[in-house]
Amino acid sequence: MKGKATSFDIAHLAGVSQSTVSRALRDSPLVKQETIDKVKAIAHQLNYKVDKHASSLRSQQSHTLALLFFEDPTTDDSLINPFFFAMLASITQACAKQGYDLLVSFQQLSNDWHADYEDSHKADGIILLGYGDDIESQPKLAQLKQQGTRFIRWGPESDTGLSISCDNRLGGYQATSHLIERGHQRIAFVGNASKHYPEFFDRYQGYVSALLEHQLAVEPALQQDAITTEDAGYQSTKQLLQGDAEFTALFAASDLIAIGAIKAIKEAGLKVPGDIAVIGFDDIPIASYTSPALSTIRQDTKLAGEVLVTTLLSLIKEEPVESITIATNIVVRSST
Amino acid sequence: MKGKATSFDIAHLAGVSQSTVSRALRDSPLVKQETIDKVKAIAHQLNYKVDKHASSLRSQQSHTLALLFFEDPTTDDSLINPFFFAMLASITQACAKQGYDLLVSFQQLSNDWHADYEDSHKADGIILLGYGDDIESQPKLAQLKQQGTRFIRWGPESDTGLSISCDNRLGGYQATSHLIERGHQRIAFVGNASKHYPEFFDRYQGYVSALLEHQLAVEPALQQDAITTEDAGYQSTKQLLQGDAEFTALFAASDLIAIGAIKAIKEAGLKVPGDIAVIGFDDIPIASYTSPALSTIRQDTKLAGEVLVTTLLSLIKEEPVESITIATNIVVRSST
DNA sequence: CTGAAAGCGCTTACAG
DNA sequence: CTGAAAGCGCTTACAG
Repeated sequence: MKGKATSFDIAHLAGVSQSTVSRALRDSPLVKQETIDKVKAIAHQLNYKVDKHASSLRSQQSHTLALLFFEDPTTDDSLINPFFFAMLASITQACAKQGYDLLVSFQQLSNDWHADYEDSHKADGIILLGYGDDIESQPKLAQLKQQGTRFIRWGPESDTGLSISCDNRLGGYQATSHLIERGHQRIAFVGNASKHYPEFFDRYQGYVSALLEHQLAVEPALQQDAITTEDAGYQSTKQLLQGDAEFTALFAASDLIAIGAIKAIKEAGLKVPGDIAVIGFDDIPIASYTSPALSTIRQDTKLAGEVLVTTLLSLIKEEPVESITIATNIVVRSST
Repeated sequence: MKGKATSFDIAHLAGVSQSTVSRALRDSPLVKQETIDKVKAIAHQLNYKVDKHASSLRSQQSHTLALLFFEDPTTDDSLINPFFFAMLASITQACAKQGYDLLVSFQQLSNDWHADYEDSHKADGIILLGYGDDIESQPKLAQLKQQGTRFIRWGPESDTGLSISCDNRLGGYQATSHLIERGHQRIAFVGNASKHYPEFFDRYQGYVSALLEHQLAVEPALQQDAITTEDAGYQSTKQLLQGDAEFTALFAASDLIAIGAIKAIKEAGLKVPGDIAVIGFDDIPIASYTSPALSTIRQDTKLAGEVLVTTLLSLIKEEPVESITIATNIVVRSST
């Protein structure tokens, strides 16, 4: 036998038809157990594997999922938010568990970033991951949906399509409540708080609700926009520090922002948490190594990856599905 | 037009045969430029994409590469060395640049971890990434090679197959020389120094050569085994600290080990770098956030990913290829 | 420069 | 329970 074995080779050796081999390999109830056993034994012996391209072409489904990262084109493309690596690992594992392959792309959203995938039948569905301007990506999502692509997004629920998200509002509430419990009354919020960045906006909402619950005023001067980079956190905090509004604690909308904030605070000759307590969001690996170690809100990436994959699979099978929100937990370390 | 457009739809609209469409789409010199333009215009208009499964099945090549992580089964599977994420990002980008897709798998090496890939025609070649016991993985690699699978490995050159690696020996030499220049004479090495972990062993060789070059003795008591985890670094350093051999500097075979080492040193009531200077290897993102910020040896992951992909592609095209070694650079921060 | 035809290796009605 | 046959959507000799 030269080259890869085919189902015909097995059929020949097993003394059955190729159709029967195909059925036996997939445990069809139509085939006698005895035949199944015989076929499988020979297949194993020949180190035979079903040719995915042939079966995908014929059955019109590929048993692979695509993972697309979309980020603001402005961010340095060599720097991916570490948070997404945790998601990637968990998504990969969840795919493997379901017998699906995972195609990964970090490409930034080009004009037909979507087209390259499902359209070309490479994947049965798409998982979308990324922090980016939500308002800008909506039209693309709408287009995806309109052309019948199965996809699921990590992020807050929106009009377009299915999404899985952590409970950002709860997280924001937990972070802020923790700060209030520590005796802080003037708490700054660093991160975009607009519909452009709904995840941050939800975290901000949680911040506001915790403040109000404790009869504390929400001061616009204590909120400063920042996208999720260390540098943005650094710049924004510097501005906050130079402003008139005083504060003894700072809630950063992401760990990366928090790290930049701590840098700015230290540069101003202040101590964390002595002068200003800082809490982040995400619990990226770096968080436990910063000095001081960063208190933060943990998102359950392990669960998130699983839910993302299983829900997308349900969508593909046309089972009923719904957007899901996953609870967050606070991780208290030394920065608060 | 319902469903996805096929090359026949285009042929019909363009008034040419389907064969011509297929050729035109791939810029065949056999086709008149005018025809090419017309065909492409219609294809674009229909949002047509070549069906990858059909073309792969026919041409017997998939234009996708597979990335396999193999790690010691003993390590916690949720924790992947951050260093590999940088590699992953760069490999993904390099693949995209070459027009190849990337299939990712974190699965641990099962009995037929290899078979699932190339055998099933899903990928044209495999990139192997991971720290694991080298002696144990050799037989599997040999099997891969024997069955004609195209693959490339990140790691020191070995008998089995092609590999790309950073110059571990040079890195070890740079790290140790740096410590010596800082006035240290008694330098510990934490990391496995055996053929089981050839990357570490090479770093150790570099350490030895720097020592010898400066007429310093190589003391076995100053070397302590550790695999590449924070915990291993912590435990090994603790043992070293409790031993009789004194040292004022420590070269950790990886950043993760270095972080564990710093923890152990601090716990012993000693200062870094005051009492013991520490240098790591890898330059993972965390390295610049530890306290003190970690001096380390940087591996050029950007270049590594590109070389890995382009060399594998050359191998697939049966062009002449050879294993390549990439130079390392020292990054001096506050821990030395 | 273009077209008609074969065939990649499967899955799945259809017929028995 | 099994087999003969069609066909998924391409690429590529072969013929002109």
